[in-house]
Amino acid sequence: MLYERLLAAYGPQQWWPAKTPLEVVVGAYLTQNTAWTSVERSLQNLESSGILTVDGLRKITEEDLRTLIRPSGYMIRKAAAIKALIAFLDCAYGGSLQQLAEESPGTARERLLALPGVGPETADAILLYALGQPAMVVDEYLRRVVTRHGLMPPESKYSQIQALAESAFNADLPATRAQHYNEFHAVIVQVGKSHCGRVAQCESCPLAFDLPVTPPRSQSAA
DNA sequence: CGCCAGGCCGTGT
DNA sequence: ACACGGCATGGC
Repeated sequence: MLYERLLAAYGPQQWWPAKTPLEVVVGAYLTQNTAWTSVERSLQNLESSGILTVDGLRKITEEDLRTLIRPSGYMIRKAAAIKALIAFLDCAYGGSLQQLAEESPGTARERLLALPGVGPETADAILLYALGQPAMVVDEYLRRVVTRHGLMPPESKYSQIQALAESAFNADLPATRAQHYNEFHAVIVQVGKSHCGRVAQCESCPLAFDLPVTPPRSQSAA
């Protein structure tokens, strides 16, 4: 299957470029419809100002937060959303992402989705990459891979594509699923970014994503 | 200069 | 329920 080939070809990425779970979460907010290079700038601003902590984000004014995240766009919405998250953590989890991670995956997802600025992809990215829970992340890249190969109709919804992607890992032990979801999404993003340089240009490329750039080896455990 | 980026939300049908 | 436009900024 395509999934196994991609995983075998690109290998483990041990992905999401961040040092701390909180940095993952902030990056997940900032990267919404935004180029990652722009997100890096905002994260750098936050780090330089010592704001990349729960306490830092708690104490900074929303206005100042907007200025720091300006490079990644939507600064008014995103600053408000990040502030709302911190307030939520303070209110329900003692300001600790770790305590949120102790909730069952379903409960944590439901709580995250109730927050402003958190939709299904952001929620699943937080669950998977910050909280270590097995949530399949469906982004624009995966949607295009799936629909372009005719695996699902173009009008498929998030949950449909997510179910299909998860089904590729049904044979996994539950304890290993988070790790495989992690690598799978990482690979999808790598392919999406590297193939044809820009994703949009792949629309006219029938072979887009058909073949791994690196020759596939033997089937992986996934 | 115009299009795009690892979405989400409010509004109108 | 679902399509559709707006949101902000920087890169190419």
